[in-house]
Amino acid sequence: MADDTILKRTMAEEVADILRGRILAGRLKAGEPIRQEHVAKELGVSRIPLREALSQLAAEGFVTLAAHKGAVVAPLSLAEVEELFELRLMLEDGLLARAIPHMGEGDFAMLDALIDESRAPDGLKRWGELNWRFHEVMYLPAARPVTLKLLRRVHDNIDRYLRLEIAMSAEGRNRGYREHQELVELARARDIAGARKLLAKHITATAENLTATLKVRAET
Amino acid sequence: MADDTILKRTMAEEVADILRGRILAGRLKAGEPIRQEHVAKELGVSRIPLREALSQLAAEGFVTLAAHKGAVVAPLSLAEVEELFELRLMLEDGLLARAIPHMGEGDFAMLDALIDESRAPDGLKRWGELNWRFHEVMYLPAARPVTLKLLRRVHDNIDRYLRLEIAMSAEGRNRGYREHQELVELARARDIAGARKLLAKHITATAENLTATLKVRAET
DNA sequence: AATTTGAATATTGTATACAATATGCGGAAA
DNA sequence: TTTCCGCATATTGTATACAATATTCAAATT
Repeated sequence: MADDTILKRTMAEEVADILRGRILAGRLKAGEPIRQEHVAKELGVSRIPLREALSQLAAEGFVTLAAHKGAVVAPLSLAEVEELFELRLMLEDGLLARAIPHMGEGDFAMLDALIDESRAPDGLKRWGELNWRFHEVMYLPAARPVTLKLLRRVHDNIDRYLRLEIAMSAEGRNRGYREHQELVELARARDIAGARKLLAKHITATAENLTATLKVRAET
Repeated sequence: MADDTILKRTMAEEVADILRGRILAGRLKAGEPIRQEHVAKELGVSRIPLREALSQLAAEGFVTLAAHKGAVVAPLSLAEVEELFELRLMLEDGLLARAIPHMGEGDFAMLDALIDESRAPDGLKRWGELNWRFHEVMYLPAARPVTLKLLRRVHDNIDRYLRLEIAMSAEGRNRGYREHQELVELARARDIAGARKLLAKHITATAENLTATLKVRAET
């Protein structure tokens, strides 16, 4: 019984996964209210597990709850997204520094493979997911599970915003891939200072690429 | 109607506050299971709002939930506490750098007052709370609400461990107060680099003070 | 004796029913 | 017309009842 993969999942968890998926995919748009009875009937469950799922999603930052007013898909302001990028930088900077000394050849190989996968034509749609997996694999050797879980939530919330509001430009994506590759090379050379500097540039560039486009849109 | 302080609170929120308080105060000890029916009857509510409160607390890291097995007060391993201290450093380093340029005389005065209050004889019992308030006031000018909320959770979880396992030594506390004071002075001088360096020393010293004592205890 | 099986019990997960609160609309008063 | 009140409706919050799962402990088998 090494891998008890068929673990007992509760309805609430199931529902939470479904709704999270819809929010991340953009099927549920920011600001949209979630009527409990309606969704419960649609999914074939009662409101009780649905409410617990909503609590979970609220904790993850995907919905906001107000007493007697219900749940709405959490709207992210531009300021909040910028703050999330700053959070990324704070967390990833620390994780990268702690991860590099513990990376092995297996890690580098996996990172290379992920970069290749990102460059594949169908990698475009899965940009958010692949980008996360790259960073996740990169920070796994740091052995900081709590921090990593936190970071995942930050990435997800950023992705949701991206998916909703804007697609990243082709140049932006290519630049991202190049920087990923350089990041791996610096890690291979155990150049912690260099890698941290590049990571900072990488994240702030992504943030600016995004927010600049958003500001232009806001003016139209 | 500027401050609608008597906002409608739900039973679930009330229960969550009560349980959180008990956990932070150490009345509910780490590893202790929480029987839903028992607690619900004691608090005079049904299990439904209690369950929602437990979800909330789980999201905050105070309890862990397992399907069909119930809730237990989350046990914190030494490794996790050390990781929380690292998280503190990652977050607070970024917040401090962003806060210092926006601090005004009012902020400095409030910080001084908090240090005095910490030194008061009755400040001993409220060490955790006062320590948090000092750091909170310090980072408020950074205007990063999401990050600050996250940081509060980290502090709370660390405090819980402290309260439960160990009281900080008198020398440790005094050193902490001195460093708080120096921190304010460096901020007054807008010496960001110096303040960051001291903050790193401050947090790692606190962590080591704690974990060293813990390791000694583990050997007995 | 040690291990296993399985029914009895305890505990959690979910559905249904009811209570409390918010929302929307129509009419009355200014 | 505009504003404000109050009732009707919709929606959320909570209690009770029931179903599903886990735990316990004693008997049976080796």
